[in-house]
Amino acid sequence: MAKAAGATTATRSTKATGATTGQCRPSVLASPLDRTEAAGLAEGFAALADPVRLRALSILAAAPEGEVCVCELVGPLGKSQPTVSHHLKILSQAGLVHGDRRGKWVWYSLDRQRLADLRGAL
Amino acid sequence: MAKAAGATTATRSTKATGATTGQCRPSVLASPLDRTEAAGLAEGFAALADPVRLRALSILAAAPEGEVCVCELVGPLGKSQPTVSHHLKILSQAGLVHGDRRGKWVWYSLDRQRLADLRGAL
DNA sequence: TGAATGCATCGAGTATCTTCGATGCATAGA
DNA sequence: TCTATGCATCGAAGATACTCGATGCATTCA
Repeated sequence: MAKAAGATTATRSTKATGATTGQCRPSVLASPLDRTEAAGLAEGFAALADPVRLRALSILAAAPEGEVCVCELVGPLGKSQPTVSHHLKILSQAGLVHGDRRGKWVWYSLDRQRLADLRGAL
Repeated sequence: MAKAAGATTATRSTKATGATTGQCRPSVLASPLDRTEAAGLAEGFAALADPVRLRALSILAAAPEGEVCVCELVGPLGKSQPTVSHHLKILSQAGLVHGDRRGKWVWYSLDRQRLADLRGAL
C-alpha cells in the first residue's frame, strides 16, 4: 500500500485537519467527527429518512395539543396500523417522539429538543 | 370502515390540522407536509443517514481549502475506493457535495446551502 | 505510443428496511 | 366475567442499501 508516500499525491495538505474545535455536541461541520459520533448522528438522521415518519412528525408538530393518538395517524398516513406502530417505534427509539399511554390510547408527542439537537449537528 | 364516526374516538380534535402556515420551503414542523415534500426531504436525510457519509462531509467541512480529492478520503474513512466513490455519488445526487475534475483528480466540496436547507426543514 | 495513476461503474453477496396480515396483551364498558 | 377496542409484536415477503473485487475510462508522464 504505502498510500500518501509522497510520490504522486494531490497537492492539498489536508492532513491533520485542524482538530481544534472543542465542541461538546457532535457536529457534521466539526472536523474529523469520530466513528462513534458519526454512528449516533446517522441513527438520528436515519429516523428522518422516511416520508411516512416525516409526515408523522409534521402531524405531531401541527397538533393543537401537541399530541396525537395512534388511531388518528393511521388514516392521514395511509398505512396499516402495524406499519404506523412500527414507524412510531423507530421515532421513539431515536428519541424524536414520546408515547404516553392513557387508558386505551397511547398519545405521542414530539421531542423538540431532540429535533433541535439534530438540527444543530448540521 | 367509517373511522372517526363519533363512536369511541379519542377526545382530541386533531382533524383539519390547521393548514394555515403558508411556507414556501418544506418543513417537518409545518402542518401536514404532503407526500411529495416528504419524499424530497426523506431523500436528503437518507443521504445523511450513514456514518461514512457523515464523516466524509465533516472531512470536507474541515478542509482548509474547502475541497478534498477522493484519494485523500479513502484512508481516513477506512473504506475501499469503490465504496468511497459510491458514497460520494449518493451525496452528490442529494446535492450535498459537488465534484470538480481537475486533471487526474476529482475535488469534492461541500454545498453548504443545501445543508442549510435541510437544517431549515427541521 | 505505452505504462501508470485516479476515479467511476459493474456485478454479486449480505444485511437491513418497509410493509402487511395474524396474533397477543391491556384497558374500558356491559 | 365476557366482549370490544387500541396498540404492540411476530413472521414473512419484497425492495433497498452497504460493501468489495474486478474492470473500464480518462489523464499524466516517460
